[in-house]
Amino acid sequence: MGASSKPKAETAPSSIRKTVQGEIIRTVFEDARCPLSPREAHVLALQIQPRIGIATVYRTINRFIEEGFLAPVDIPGVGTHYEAVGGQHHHYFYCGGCGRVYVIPGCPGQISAMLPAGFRMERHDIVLHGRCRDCAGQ
Amino acid sequence: MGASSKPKAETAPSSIRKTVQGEIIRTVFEDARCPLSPREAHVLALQIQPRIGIATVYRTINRFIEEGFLAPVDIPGVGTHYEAVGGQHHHYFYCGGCGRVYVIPGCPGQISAMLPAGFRMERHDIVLHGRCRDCAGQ
DNA sequence: TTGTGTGCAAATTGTTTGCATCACG
DNA sequence: CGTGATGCAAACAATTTGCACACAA
Repeated sequence: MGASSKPKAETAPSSIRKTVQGEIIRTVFEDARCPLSPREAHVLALQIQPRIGIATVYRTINRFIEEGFLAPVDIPGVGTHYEAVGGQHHHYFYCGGCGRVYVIPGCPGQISAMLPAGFRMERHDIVLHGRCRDCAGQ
Repeated sequence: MGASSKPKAETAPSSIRKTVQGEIIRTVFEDARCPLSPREAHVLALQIQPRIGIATVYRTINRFIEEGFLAPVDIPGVGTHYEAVGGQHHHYFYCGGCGRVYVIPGCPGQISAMLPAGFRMERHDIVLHGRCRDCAGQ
């Protein structure tokens, strides 16, 4: 939220440092093929460096978001996930069978046609729910 | 999740009773023009009956969902909201200015065209973000 | 050396649950 | 009356924050 209205002083750092933990977490998201939850990212980071705390993961994720490296992905019913920004425009498919989140490239047109008069759209999220190829059979 | 694998015994009630609190909460959602968060529903219910606890609101909402009266609406970045089922197919618009959730009737076609081969879609959610008519000017 | 980032634990916030009690049917 | 529903508080889970210390620059 805004940083200028809170009396909290919010001492914004004047420079960002490169740290071992930060780079590990960055790598975890870069290597991930799908959006990760903070917990998943933490587990993966722990496999590389067994001392990273969950608080560091959260703080680093938030820093990465401000930095523009990560973007939040909210899947209804599941906690917030995060993914590295960079690919082309895409959406998500959540499999109710295995719980995995798939990235779906592309986008249906006509989205802005839904917009009521006078409204301004800055962004849109589409999440499909169902069964992925592996889970569809059952 | 499945109800048969847990050793919890989950004593499912064999009948559902009509109570004062339940009817108040039902009315709150019926009268609402937009999806409500549990907290919002609680505040509205308290205006009618000042003794309703937040736990009752949650329990009642979950009962209504199983009953098919309510459906969850997840708006990225905001907590889960709930709305009365019944209208025609629609989606949502979240205003970053005033925080209100608007219902948008209609739906862009071509959604299923995004689906990868072998995947089965059971449902889709679309959330638009931006500024509503009231907030667009600023 | 300076000040940012980390670890750990406590604090918050949102949601669920245990238990004694209430009240619908 | 018997069982489902309620209130309150404690329990949980997810995320943030305070503080002392470690370590980039």
